[in-house]
Amino acid sequence: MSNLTTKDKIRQVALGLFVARGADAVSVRDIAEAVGMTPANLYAHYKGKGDLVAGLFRDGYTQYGQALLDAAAADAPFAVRLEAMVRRICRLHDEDATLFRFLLLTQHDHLDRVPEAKDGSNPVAILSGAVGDAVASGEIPTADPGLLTAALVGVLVQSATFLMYGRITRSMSEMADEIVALCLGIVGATRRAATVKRVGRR
Amino acid sequence: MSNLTTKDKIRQVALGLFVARGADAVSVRDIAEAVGMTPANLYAHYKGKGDLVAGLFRDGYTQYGQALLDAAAADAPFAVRLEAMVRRICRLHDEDATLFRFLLLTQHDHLDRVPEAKDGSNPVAILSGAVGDAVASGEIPTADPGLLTAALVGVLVQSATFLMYGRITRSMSEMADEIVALCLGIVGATRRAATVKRVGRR
DNA sequence: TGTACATCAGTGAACGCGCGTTCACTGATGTAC
DNA sequence: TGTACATCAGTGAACGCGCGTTCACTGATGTAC
Repeated sequence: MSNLTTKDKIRQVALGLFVARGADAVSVRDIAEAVGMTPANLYAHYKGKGDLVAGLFRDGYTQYGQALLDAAAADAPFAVRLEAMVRRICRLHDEDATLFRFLLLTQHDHLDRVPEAKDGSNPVAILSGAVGDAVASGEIPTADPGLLTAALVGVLVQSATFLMYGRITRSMSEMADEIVALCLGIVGATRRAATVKRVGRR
Repeated sequence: MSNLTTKDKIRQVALGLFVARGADAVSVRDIAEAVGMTPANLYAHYKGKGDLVAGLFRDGYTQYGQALLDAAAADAPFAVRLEAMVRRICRLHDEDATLFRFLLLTQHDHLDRVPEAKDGSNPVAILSGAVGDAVASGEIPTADPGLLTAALVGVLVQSATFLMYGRITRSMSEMADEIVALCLGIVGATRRAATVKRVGRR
């Protein structure tokens, strides 16, 4: 016996189809058939396909944003906060890889049109904020915090992408130690570069 | 006077539309209108919309693959080969940012279905090969070459993505020095991690 | 217990629309004699 | 120079199709008296 509501079942089934075939290539009829109902009945639960997709993205994105806020809340050195965030993302990924992949695959259809809650629940903005804090406090002397943030996001996102395509076989959690080390290597590289620059200027 | 063939003009206009609105959201009528011709006439130049999109992706991907092959050809230390590849990609990006973005946005629609020429002209596979060489020669002691490759690709791709969304404002070429430094920091981190592991095991 | 009514997930058929694509045709340009 | 023909980019109208969505209806379940 399942204690999922019909609405949740639709969400779950739709998410799987969207990841497997791309949201645009999945029709309302496809979703209904996979759930085991009539297309018309989907509209008793969702306003339409657009609402379903947008809701999945918004909720997933918010979930990651909240998780990062929790993980990074501590008033600790940047390296500690970063490690907590990285490990949290690895865990979240493994708990629901389909959701992560959905966010990955459809991000570009939604990032343009996320006016509200842009920072409050945007995981990238939250990581960016943590980097900004570290720069402001002098902990990290970086010329370009945006680039550093991009590099950190890139390591995480691309690891998950490689996993998705089978170029990597271990789970994100199994690789967490190494991913943390890579991220710290990145932070160290910007620190070294900044030092070289300052010395060079004398 | 333009010396572009009609076919090239279609390619160029279509590429711009695909990046601006997403390939699925651009119709054959949209492309024809933007080019200044009739939808029907597009079929005198391309077999169909699918062919146009697939051709743009294939050619772009091959171009990047070839460029990486050129850049990494030298029988040099890994750090030198890596730097050459990174700089080459930064330059290519800036020469035609629209093409890069198209490859970025549509990769997931095509990567599943690229059976032929999978390695010959696949930029990721080529970088992966260079990493593999360095590991094989003992230059880099890494437990997981795939993860290292992912991290390097991630830094490049995510930098371009941030630039695309305005989170970064300098061009890839302007950031090339720093991006190279970040990549070398990643390589160094895997080396350090491997060393720690080896020492720890004693 | 039996009857009347409300609720609500789910159905079946149909809708208009925009899509990719086809095809007979046009009209300008170049070439042969 | 004039005529006949080939070439070919481009046109205009139409096609079938699958899409998202609507709507009147059904049938099972719960509730009140």
